[in-house]
Amino acid sequence: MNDTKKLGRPRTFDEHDALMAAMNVFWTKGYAATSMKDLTRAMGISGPSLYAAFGDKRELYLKAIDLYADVDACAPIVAFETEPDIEKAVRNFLGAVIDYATAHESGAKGCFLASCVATTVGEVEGVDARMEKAINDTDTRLAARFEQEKQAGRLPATFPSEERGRLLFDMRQGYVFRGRAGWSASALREGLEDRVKMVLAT
Amino acid sequence: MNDTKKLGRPRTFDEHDALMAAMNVFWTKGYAATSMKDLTRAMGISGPSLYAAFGDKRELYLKAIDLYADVDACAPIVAFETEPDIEKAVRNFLGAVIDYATAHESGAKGCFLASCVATTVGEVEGVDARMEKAINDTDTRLAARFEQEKQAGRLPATFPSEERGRLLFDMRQGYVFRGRAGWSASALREGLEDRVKMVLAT
DNA sequence: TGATATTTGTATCGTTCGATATATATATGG
DNA sequence: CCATATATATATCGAACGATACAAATATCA
Repeated sequence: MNDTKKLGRPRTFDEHDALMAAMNVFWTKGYAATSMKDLTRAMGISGPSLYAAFGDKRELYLKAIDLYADVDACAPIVAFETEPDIEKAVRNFLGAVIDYATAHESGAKGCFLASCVATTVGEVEGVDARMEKAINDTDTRLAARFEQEKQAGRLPATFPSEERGRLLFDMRQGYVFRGRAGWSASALREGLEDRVKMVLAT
Repeated sequence: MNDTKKLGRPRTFDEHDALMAAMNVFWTKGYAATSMKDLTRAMGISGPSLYAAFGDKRELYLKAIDLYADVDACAPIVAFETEPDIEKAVRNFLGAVIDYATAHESGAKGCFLASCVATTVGEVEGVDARMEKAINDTDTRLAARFEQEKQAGRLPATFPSEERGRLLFDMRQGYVFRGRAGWSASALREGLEDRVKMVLAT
């Protein structure tokens, strides 16, 4: 049992980088409008290499969704979970959403899930389950943080954690939609403080 | 100058109905994934008739967006504007959003703008301007109603009409996203009262 | 009734699509 | 060095794509 070396000719591309490139193309153009030629060019590999490494177009798409859920969509939640002060945590979450909705390194605007994947729900097999999981996981993690604050006595016992978690998520959807539509980060930040207070209002 | 009769062979289809059918297909499948064959079948007309009446695929799409903005997307706003009591108005707005996001007569889920058109921003010429207009018009009308309430003294002079108008819109985006993802109307209505109070909190 | 204008139905155009067959290149393991 | 395994590059497949040419059909208007 060897550990690293593999038989045969070695890959000339990095699987993770290629998948990120594919995700960016899907995000920018949408699933159906993205051609295999778009993908091979952006990923820097040939058609047969793509099929051998990732399967067909649909399987590549699903892998891109999984990658996005693990990396991009997760970042604001992590920002929310790691900041000890709950008010700052809410502010950081919304701020992180605004930042990546308007200035993603790939140049794509908004949110991959909201601006591309949502269009393929009910149309591309495997998307529905991933979409449901992404929403439920986010709702759960946001609500869990509020529950922690309640247990610690920093939020009243009557605080509706689930509702406010979903509210945070829905504010997120508003921001990424406006980001896709071309709104700037500074325009989105107007009224942010009002929203922070609102999410925590009792 | 005659008024109604036109020269030549008469149309055998209703332009409005055909456009509605086209919009439903775009909404369900997305712009790029919708083929001309899908459209001609749903609209009940032949290819040449489609091109003669609506132009090419892109022009038909833009006309469908305009129709949606005038009819579907507008309904919750009208519900908001016509109810005299502001609290009921907010409730009616969100309720109307939930209803059409989960039970549109066409069978399509969510919102045409959010689940299809957003994907084509920056990709299909003419979409960007329509998207910007749809958001701005909605924000403006929602804020205007709050301003009316302020002038009438039923909301405090410090009430942030613009922010709360945008908040209503973003709640809408959350609902239509979840609707697209398969959430039921009853599930979406949970926490609705909390949100009504929140939008009007002072 | 004939001239004109518009729509309809059929048949088909050239292009691009997603996907693959084939042969060549490059690694490991005996 | 040879056998095996995997990746690469080229060339191309049949199908579906958006769009249109053409002729027949059906209305108005002189």
